[in-house]
This record gives sequence, C-alpha cells and structure tokens, in this order.
Amino acid sequence: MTQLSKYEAMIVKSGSKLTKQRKQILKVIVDHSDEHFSAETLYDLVRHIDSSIGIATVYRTLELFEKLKIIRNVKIKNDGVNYYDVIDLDEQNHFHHHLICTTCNRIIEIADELESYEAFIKEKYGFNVTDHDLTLYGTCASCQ
Amino acid sequence: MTQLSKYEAMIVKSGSKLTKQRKQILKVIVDHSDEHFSAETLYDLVRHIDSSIGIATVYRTLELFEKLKIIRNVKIKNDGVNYYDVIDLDEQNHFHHHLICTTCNRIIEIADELESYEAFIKEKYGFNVTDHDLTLYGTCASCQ
DNA sequence: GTGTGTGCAAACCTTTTGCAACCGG
DNA sequence: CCGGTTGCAAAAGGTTTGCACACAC
Repeated sequence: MTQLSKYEAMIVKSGSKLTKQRKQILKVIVDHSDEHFSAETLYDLVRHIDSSIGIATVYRTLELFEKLKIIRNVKIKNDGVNYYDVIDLDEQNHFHHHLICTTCNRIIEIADELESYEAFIKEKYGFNVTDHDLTLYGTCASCQ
Repeated sequence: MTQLSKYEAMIVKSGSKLTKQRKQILKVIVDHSDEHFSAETLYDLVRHIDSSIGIATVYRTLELFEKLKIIRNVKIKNDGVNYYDVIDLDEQNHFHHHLICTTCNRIIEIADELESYEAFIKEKYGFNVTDHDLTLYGTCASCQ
C-alpha cells in the first residue's frame, strides 16, 4: 500500500467522497511532501494536470485535509497567506520544527524533540502539552 | 521616567514625529500591555478617545512600532488577522512563549528559556539561533 | 437516484495605497 | 514652512460563500 493510497483510505474512511479533484490535489501534495505550500501554490500545480479545477475547490480541499490530519497549517510567515505541509504517516506525534535563516530565508525542518522542556512546563505550570509550534530564527551554517 | 515616555523617546529617537495619534495608540497599547491585540482591537479602543482616527493610521502605526521594536507580531491564530504584543523594556531578549489551552482557549505567557535546546541545535546543525517563536498547545491546570 | 462536491462569480475581510489636507519640529 | 503623517476612499489580495450543475457511491 503506497503512501498515496493510505491517504486516500483516510478520505474514504471519513465518509467523504474520493473525487477526481481530491485525488489530483492529494497527489500533488504527496509529490511535494518536502515543501511548504499555500492554496495558490497548489492551485498552480494542479492546473497543470487539470486546467478546469477551481480555486475554491483547492481551499475546500485544504480545509478537509487539515481536518483529516493529512496536512497541517504551519505558521512560518505573516504575509497573509496560509501555508501547510504534509503530516507524515509514520510520524509518531505532531511535532516538527523550523529553522528559518534570516539571511538566505532558507527553511530547514528538524524533528528533534522538546520532551525535557515540556516536562519542565508540566512541573512548573501544571500545563499538559499535547502539541506545539516552534520556529527558530537565526543564521544557518552556510550564511555564518 | 515612565514606561510610556520611554517608548515615546524611542519614537523621537528614530526620527519619527510624535503625533497625537501615535501618542494615543501608544497609551492604549501600554494600558493593555498584558493582552494580545489586533489592528481592529486597537482601532476600537482608540476611537473611544478620538473618534476621528482612521484605521489606516492604526495599521501604519503598528508597522512603525514593530520596526522600532515597541511591539512584536505574535503568531497565535490563523484567522487572517495579525496580532501583536508589547515588548517589555527590560526584557533581556525577544524570547517569550505562549501556552494555549485547547479546552478554554486561555493564553498564558511564559518567559522560560530554551537555552540548552538552542545550544543543541547549534551543535547539531551549525545553525545560530537569534530569535524564536514557540507556542505550546495543551490543557491548562484548571481544565485537566 | 441522492446528496455530496465542484466551478464560477460575487462577496467578504483584512490590509495597503494614492492623494490632498494637516501639523509637528 | 516643509516634509512627514493623517483620513478618506478606493484597491488589493487572500479566502469564503451561494448557487446551479455534476458526479461518486
């Protein structure tokens, strides 16, 4: 069973229909699983496959995929655009972090955990962390 | 010298004019220094003082204050609105984190550092962290 | 067949911009 | 005074929505 068909199974399982458009969008997302994408980006990519698709469908599909936890919204920019990335199937949790180089604007994804920090927060504030969003800004190795 | 006049000094020092509108907006921000605010929120608050102010002025002022590091943009929601909070004058660095309770939606600000984690990132990726943005989601003490 | 999903266009909402008038230094 | 700043209104840009038609199950 491929990565793609597992996501398709998630759509079917949720009771949603596996339409041509959803398949096309899903394929483009999986083929670009190492990138961050916006509705506009996806729309452009999918239009190469099927020029009749509408931007509204892309927005509605992103909303569905986010609800199904196929993709997640990542808060990496404040330019008024929503960006997403795929949630890996064998990702044990929803944690992933970004290193953004303020010199070359490169975005590096890392998976290192914050377990000890979260234990500390639990201890100090009685707050039980279930998810998080971490972006580190600075200069990457090649820009230093 | 009050907190307010220190911020006013920062405006003058930057070469910008200390207009009536900027003073009014600054006062409202300082009076609500424990909250996160949007342009709309500020606009509503300032209109109570001076009903002739324009929303465009609020946006332009937020842009100026952000550049002067009087306020910072916080990525706490994806509702298409930009939120800000005041940067405390005696804040040693620009680090501050949010705990967002997914049950009651309360936002708790904390100041605990991530120094050891950043040292680890430097070691492993050669990435030099100068700033960061961390939001932890979960359940607060009273919601558990 | 039935109801969910789609494409289109209009509407919406936040933010930005052009411009003439205004006012702070 | 002079140039930065403002208020207004229009525009821009991203996202949402109403509706008739299409299609997955």
